[in-house]
Amino acid sequence: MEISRPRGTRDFLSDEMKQRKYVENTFRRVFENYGYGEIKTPIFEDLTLFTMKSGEAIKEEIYHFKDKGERDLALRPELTAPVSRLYLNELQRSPKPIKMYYFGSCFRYERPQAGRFRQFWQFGCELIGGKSPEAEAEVIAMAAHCLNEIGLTDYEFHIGNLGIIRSLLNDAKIPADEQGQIMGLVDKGDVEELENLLNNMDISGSLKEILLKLIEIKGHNEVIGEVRSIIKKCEGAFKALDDLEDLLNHLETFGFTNYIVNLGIARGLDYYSGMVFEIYVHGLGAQKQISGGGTYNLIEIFGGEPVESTGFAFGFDRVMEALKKQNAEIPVEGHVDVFVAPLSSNMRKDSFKIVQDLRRDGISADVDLARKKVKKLLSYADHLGVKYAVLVGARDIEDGKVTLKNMESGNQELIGLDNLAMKLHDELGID
RNA sequence: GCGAAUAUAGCUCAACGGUAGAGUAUAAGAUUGUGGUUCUUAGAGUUGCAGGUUCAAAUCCUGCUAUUCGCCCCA
Repeated sequence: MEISRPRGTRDFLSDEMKQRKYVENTFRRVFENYGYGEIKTPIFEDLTLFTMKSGEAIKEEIYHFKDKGERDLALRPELTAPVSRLYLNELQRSPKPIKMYYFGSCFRYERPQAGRFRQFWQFGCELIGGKSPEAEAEVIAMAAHCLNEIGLTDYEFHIGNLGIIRSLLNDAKIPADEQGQIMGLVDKGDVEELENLLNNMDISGSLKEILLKLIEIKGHNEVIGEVRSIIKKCEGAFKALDDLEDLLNHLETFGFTNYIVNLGIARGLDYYSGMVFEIYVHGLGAQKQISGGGTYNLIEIFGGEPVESTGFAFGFDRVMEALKKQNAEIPVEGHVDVFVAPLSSNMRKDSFKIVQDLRRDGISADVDLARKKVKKLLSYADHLGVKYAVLVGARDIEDGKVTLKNMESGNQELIGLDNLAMKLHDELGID
């Protein structure tokens, strides 16, 4: 019986892994250039970690199980909660701000479709204890920097601030559960349903009007003035708007201005407190969001002292999809640079010695292991995409020489074994 | 969790009720130690799985599984 992959999972072959590695390494470089240090947390955690954050209902879409010690555990569905736990366990007394980044797979029991899998990868970061518009600006600039570095250009970067609408609702003494319903529809962008909902609630006509106007607003920093004129004497909302304006001004300084202010971003989750952002790439179907994040106060939920944090994550698989959609050039190198080919069967042992010498000299090299004929060997070397073939023949080896063949030009020369490694170092540009 | 489409060789697809084929990839060969082109040959499929209708099923029907597209949710 043939055993197949579990639903919603994927196998990655080496060509695809090369592309993923390239993007992964690029992101790593950028994050580290911004002063972030990599952390790793367990693949599974106490189930409570996630239910505390997202409510009991989250169990529906989590892989969770009891271990042999009757502990309730869960495969992590995201990484913000584990990182917050790590902070509480290890880093509460460290100097702030703390900059951490992570890359790892997460698991959700959901129905798979394009861009949505049961095992997927997130690349993200948390900046803990540095709440300020400039901290937020730096995080946003870094996210954009990452996309820039991998050559992804066709995206929309939406920035909002939950404080504005939340303050308005709080001032009007709207109960928490009703606020949740409202924010849910705001996030969905379902204006019609939202209007229905507001009509059924005990909400003044003017507030209703303000809300409906606010969520429609999209644009660059010029919309700040527009928003200010709409909000009527709500101190909290003005404060949040000032923060947003401050953030946008800082973004200019950090060199990123390709954003869209969008107050319709709600990000569903309650713990987001201020700035929120989402990045979309069109043409990816329903799963067009490649990244999301914002400023939150999650640590308090887990019982720590209040610390404002800002974080975001890239949906790594969706970033890869977006790159493919955009036909972005992903630099991919061949497996090896050199192939060592014995020209007759009694030259095999010499070939093995030669290939090992090359490898010890730091040259990536492969050798015939399938006892193929010379023609097939060169054909195979061609398939590997090597730059050079070393042809080991009995006549040459007597003089301590081999033939070095440039696979691209077809030129070949006789070269002493003593000089082979040095010559290849020069030709391949290896230090 | 709900609705819809699809499932044939490693890959891309054909056959549309009457013996499963092509392209491509793979392997071997075209006389001694030379590739990317060409030619010859070969292997490769219980047609996703399990039932049903029929003299006869890849083809029609049902269920299951998987993938894809929406809804939902998110990354």
